[in-house]
This record gives sequence, structure tokens and C-alpha cells, in this order.
Amino acid sequence: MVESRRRAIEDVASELFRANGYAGTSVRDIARALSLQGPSLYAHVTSKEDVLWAIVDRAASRFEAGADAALARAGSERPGDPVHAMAALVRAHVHAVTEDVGDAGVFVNEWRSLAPARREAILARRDAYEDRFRNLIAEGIGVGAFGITDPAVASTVILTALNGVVTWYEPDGRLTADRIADHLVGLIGRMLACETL
Amino acid sequence: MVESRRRAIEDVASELFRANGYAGTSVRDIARALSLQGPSLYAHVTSKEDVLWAIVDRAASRFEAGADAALARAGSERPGDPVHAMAALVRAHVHAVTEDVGDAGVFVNEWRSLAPARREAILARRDAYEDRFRNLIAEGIGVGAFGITDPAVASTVILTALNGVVTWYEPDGRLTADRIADHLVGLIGRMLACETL
DNA sequence: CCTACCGATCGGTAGG
DNA sequence: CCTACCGATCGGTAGG
Repeated sequence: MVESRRRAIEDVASELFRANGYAGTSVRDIARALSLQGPSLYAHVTSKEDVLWAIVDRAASRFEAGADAALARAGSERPGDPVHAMAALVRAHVHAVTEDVGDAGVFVNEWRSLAPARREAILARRDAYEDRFRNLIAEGIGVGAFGITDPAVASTVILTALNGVVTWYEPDGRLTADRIADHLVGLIGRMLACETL
Repeated sequence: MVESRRRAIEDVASELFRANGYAGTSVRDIARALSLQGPSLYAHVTSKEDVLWAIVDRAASRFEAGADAALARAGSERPGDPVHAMAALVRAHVHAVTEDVGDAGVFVNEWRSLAPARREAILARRDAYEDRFRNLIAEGIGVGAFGITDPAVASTVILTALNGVVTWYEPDGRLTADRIADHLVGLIGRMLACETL
């Protein structure tokens, strides 16, 4: 199957880019991981950067779909409850990271290696993704549910903490993805909704 | 002065490594930023990796010294007050990042490019640095000042959020380093010491 | 600190 | 999907 070859290349490249960076990974490194010769990859892809773009694009789509589904579900379960919605958003993000740490790591750290047009496109999507957090925090402040003052700082701090999971999550480690999500929902919920500080 | 040339090379390399990664920066890139020819650098350094090591090592020393000074001061100001000590630790970390985002970015993200012996040495120092946070959190839990349960998760989440400042701090931006430190002290303080969640 | 140069490796193409 | 190969660039050395 033609499509699965292309997909296998992206999967292998995703893990290598995450571990060694885009510039630190050669086309021959990717080929070797698939037991191929370097030039053979070009029967399936048109350039190294196209592979990076495919990984970043699919990772972005996965984060976006996860967040939108979480917000839709939380909105129907408990309308107008920003604490509940934030918990759903945090949980969705953690699962998007842990489901594919390769893709998530490349999405978070390697987008700088994209050519300008694609880099700007992905930056716009990252901004729109962060807006989901920022708008929800502003809403929570507005209804008096959150005791903080600056939605922009809070959303950035929360997202960097969430993206940090990509650097320390171990699939066979002491904490499952669900437990990590529980911890982050708790920690971030306290940070936002605490009433005594 | 011989030493200042070496230092100028490290300073330029620090910013380039942070912006483009170690593998994405060539020796000629560093030389060009100093208006030199590539091979001329080797009159002052013995290898590209030695430059990376010098940057990572001095960044680590700066983080360590800042944290130790903050803990010593907080301990003499308010002995046995983990909330106050954590605020001092957070403030020290934010300032270590904002004082030199190049060094901090390389320390946080580029240590993977070090050869094994140096990589392990820096990992040990990173672990010891994180221990300052983890031990303080465990102490705070022990005396009932913190309402959380897992010092290891909390210290990791806090440190990734603090290190994230390197990705969004802008020296001429809307927020000064001091204001950013204020925000993080507040957000992390709420996360740890909140009593109502 | 320069020019000239080294072997190795880079992303990618030609042709089968 | 392979072999053979391209020009460009890599980190680094020799010799001045």
C-alpha cells in the first residue's frame, strides 16, 4: 500500500526529529530506521521539509480536534462552567501529547525549521489554539470563578507546563497518561480557581 | 584580551544555538556573526562542542548560584516558611532566564547535543537543581503549608512552566522580568498553597 | 587571524 | 527500491 509507506516514513521521522531535532536528523537516518537506502525515500516524499510539515500539520490537527471536542462536551455537560471546561481542555491536551510524543514534540519544538510560509501558518494555528485557553480564562475571570488577573500570562504559563509533559512523559513509567492528566487538572485548577490567595 | 574573544564567541554562539539549535548552527555561522572567517575561530576554541559545553556549564552555574542565594536569603528572613522560600526560588529562576535567554535556552534545550560524558554530568546537575524544588515542596507538604500530594510531579510541572519563559520572554515586551516573576510567584503559590481546592 | 584545503556528510537527482 | 553520483556544506587542520 502506497499510503502506508509514506505514513511509516513520517512516523519514523517524527520520533527521530523529536529525539535529535530536524537539523540533527539526516534523510539517511530516517531511511536506515526503515532498512532502506537514503535515496529510496524520494520515491515516497518530495523533500525532507515536506515530511516535517506533514508531521507538524497532523499534530496540529490532532490538538485542535481534541480541544474542540473537549470544549463541546464540557459545554453540553455543564454550560457556563469555566472550571469544568478548563479541566476538559487540560485533559485533552495531555492526552494529545501522550498519544504520540513524537508528533507532539515536533509540533512543540521543531516548527522553527519550517520555511517561512509554513512557519507562519503553523504559528497562526498555535495562536488560535492558545486562544481557546485564553478566552476560557477570561470568561472564568468574568464570572468570578477564577482569582487571577492576566489571561494572557496564565494561558501561556499553562500551555508551556502542558507542553512540558512531552519532555518527561514515559509510556512505561510510574504514571499513566490518565494519572498525569489528573495531576495537571488538579494543579491548574488550583492555580486558576483558588480563592484563598 | 584573549579571554574576551573566547567570551564573545560563546555569547554569539549562545544566541545562535538558542535560535537555530546546535545542529542547525555551523561554525561558519558563528564566525560570520563576529565578522571572521570560519577557521579563525579555532585560534580560540578547540571544537564546536567545547563551545556548547562552555555555554551549558556557565548557565548551569548561574542557575545553581541564583537558587542557593535565594534559599539562603529566604531561610534567614523567614526560617521554616516554605511558601516564602518557594517564592524566592521561583523569582531566582525567572531572573536567571531573563538575564540571558540565550544561555538559558541552550541549557534547557540543547544539552542533548553534548557527548555522553558531559551530557550525563549536566543531567546530574539538572536533577540536583530540581531537587531544590522537590525537597522544598515535600517540606511544605510536611508542615501542612501545601495542599498538594506529589512533590515529584509538582516540581517537574513548575520547572517546565518556569523554563517555558525562555520561549516567550521578550526583553522589550509588555512585561518586564520583574513583572513576569511576580506573576509566576503568584500562580505557583496559588497552585501549591491553595486551601480551597 | 587568514587562505587553502582535507575527508565526510548533507539533501537530492538520474536512470534503471 | 537500488546504485551511482551531483554540488554544497560540514567540522576541522596546515601553514603562514
